[in-house]
Amino acid sequence: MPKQAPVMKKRAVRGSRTGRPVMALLDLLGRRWTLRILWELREGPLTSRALRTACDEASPTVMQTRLSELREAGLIELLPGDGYGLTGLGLELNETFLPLHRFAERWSKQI
Amino acid sequence: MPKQAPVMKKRAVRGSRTGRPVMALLDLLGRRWTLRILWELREGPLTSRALRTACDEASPTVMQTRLSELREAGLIELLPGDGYGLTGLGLELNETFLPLHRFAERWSKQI
DNA sequence: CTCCTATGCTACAATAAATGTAGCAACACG
DNA sequence: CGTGTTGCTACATTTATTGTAGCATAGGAG
Repeated sequence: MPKQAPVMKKRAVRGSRTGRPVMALLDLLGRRWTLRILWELREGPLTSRALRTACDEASPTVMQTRLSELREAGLIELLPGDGYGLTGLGLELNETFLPLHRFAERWSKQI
Repeated sequence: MPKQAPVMKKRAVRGSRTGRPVMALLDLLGRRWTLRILWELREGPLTSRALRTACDEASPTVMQTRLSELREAGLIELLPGDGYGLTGLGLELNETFLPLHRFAERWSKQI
């Protein structure tokens, strides 16, 4: 059997103290609505309420939590007058997901 | 309470009333451990227990749930003798995330 | 055969996270 | 002034996840 049991630490407490950035990133992106928020901002800034609407009326509690986390992560920023928008870093990350739309179409046809 | 579209594939599209494939995909990937599981399988199959170990000892309950969802989504498959591995489709999706590691390194340096 | 180990998987109570509803303060218009 | 929108919060209810234990099956040794 393939074994590669990397000796890994503790609790899956939000943040992954493994020291490996990619794990922290996967953890961040794996929280509910995070990917969706970044996706919805791909074409420009949205106000927090427009974002909630775009995200199937997600509860303001978790939406606000995610926005704070994403801001702290430097992926989005609050632009007075325009709502939330991607930072340069966030834009860069979002480019990674651009092929996702095309993939999703293919994927939905195969399942 | 009702936050469900009229009649839809409940599991694959939770959180998306739209039925747009990319939303279903973002929703699937946004569940805890999903991204991580795909990531950990990037270099080859792992048994369910090796996967749990690799994923910070995630609880078997949710791990098993995610594995079922990912199997149903056609992204991973159970290879008797080798554990879980990516399907062609899963491999394809994973390629999308390949630049993620490099990005995570840059990202961690900017925050 | 029995014993040992590992696999995929499940039960279930405890805990953490998300939802839904309501509302606040600040700011901009009329 | 009143009306509307913004970002954001409180809080009780509901849902998701965790942690621990365990089951059934399969493959080797011994």
